[in-house]
Amino acid sequence: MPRAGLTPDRLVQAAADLADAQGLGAVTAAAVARRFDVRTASVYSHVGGTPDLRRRVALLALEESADLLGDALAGRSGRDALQALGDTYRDYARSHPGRYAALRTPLDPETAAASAGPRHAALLRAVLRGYDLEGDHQTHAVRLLGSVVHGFVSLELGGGFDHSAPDPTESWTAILDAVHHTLTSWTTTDGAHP
Amino acid sequence: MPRAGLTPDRLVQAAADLADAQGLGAVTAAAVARRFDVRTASVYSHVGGTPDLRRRVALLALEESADLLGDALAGRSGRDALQALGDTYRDYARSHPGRYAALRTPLDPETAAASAGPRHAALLRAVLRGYDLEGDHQTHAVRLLGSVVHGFVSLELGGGFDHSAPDPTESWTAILDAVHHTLTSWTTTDGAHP
DNA sequence: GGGTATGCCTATACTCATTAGGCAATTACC
DNA sequence: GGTAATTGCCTAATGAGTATAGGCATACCC
Repeated sequence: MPRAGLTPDRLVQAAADLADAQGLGAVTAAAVARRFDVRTASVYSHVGGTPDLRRRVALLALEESADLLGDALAGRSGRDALQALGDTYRDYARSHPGRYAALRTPLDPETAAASAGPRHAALLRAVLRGYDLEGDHQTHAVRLLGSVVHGFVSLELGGGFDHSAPDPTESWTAILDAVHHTLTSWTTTDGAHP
Repeated sequence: MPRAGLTPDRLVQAAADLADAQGLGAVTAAAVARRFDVRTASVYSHVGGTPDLRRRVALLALEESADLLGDALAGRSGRDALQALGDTYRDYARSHPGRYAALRTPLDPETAAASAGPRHAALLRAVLRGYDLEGDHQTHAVRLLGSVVHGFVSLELGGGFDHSAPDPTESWTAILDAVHHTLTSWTTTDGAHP
């Protein structure tokens, strides 16, 4: 019997594909083993088990999406950068739902610090650099932007916008417009809107 | 041996508490059986099994939170109602993380229609009635509000705002201010912000 | 071509999910 | 209050997943 050629990378790749196809919950040592037509125990020679597999999918997704984000944001600023950021996350979620879900996997502090997570944060802040925000407003803005993007994408992915008109993309544009407007006028109105 | 006095309601209650304490993933037929010091098989006389248990926790959480929302919104409008809506979801998530997570459980159409889900939607729309939104803007606003609230709460719950100042509550207030401002000026600026 | 490292296997021991069927505690009825 | 019917929780049994230990053979290196 020829060898299957398992490696951690190939296993994680397969796990990520499985997550996209069947959900993150379907990522198990047993399921990945089946994909390679191999006994479950064999998987344990290369990765630590089911939780480790999911953790690795999360790290892969963080890297992949940070790369996409970096490309998308290169040379853009303002409303343009905002749209690129949002669309990148949204498109990633729609084409890779399992990977996107994996982005919310809790990681221990050292792993998180060594991951592409900080790159996401930095890119988010870079988009906001195009707006003139001072002090705490910058943090509020990061959190607003993160909330809107993650909230919309995750509700859309969960089917929350099905069965209602108009097309979610229309709302998406309108919402990004609104966020852009907020970011533009935030400093001037100084947080206290009448 | 005296009987344990299992009922679907008591099982679901225990499952919900377990979800809050250990996460939705810890809700299993076996774990709930342990809570009542009963064999796993006994649980199956009252509920359908693990997926059914989680589905029921979702329905319980929808009812509970819709009740809280209804109470909180009674007699309020505008910025005030907005704050009440957001705080109710946020407080519910923080005091009942497992139940909050269960809110995102996918339900089949009939179950969803018979659940308190539509009540949530109606209450959201009621809050927006205080703002003067026309046509599609109303739907965009529902989606914006849902995205911001769910996004913020879920990022905060996932620890996304740990290890960074200032206090999330400050950002929360600033964000609700921003949303209020957006909703107030949306119709007048008609979606096309310069 | 022989020696060695290592890859995937079998074997084993858990836990959980789920169904079938049995005994006993409760309830209902007379 | 005694008996019958019900229903609640049990034991038993099967199958899947997780995980570890140790064995045999394949692939690689000289």
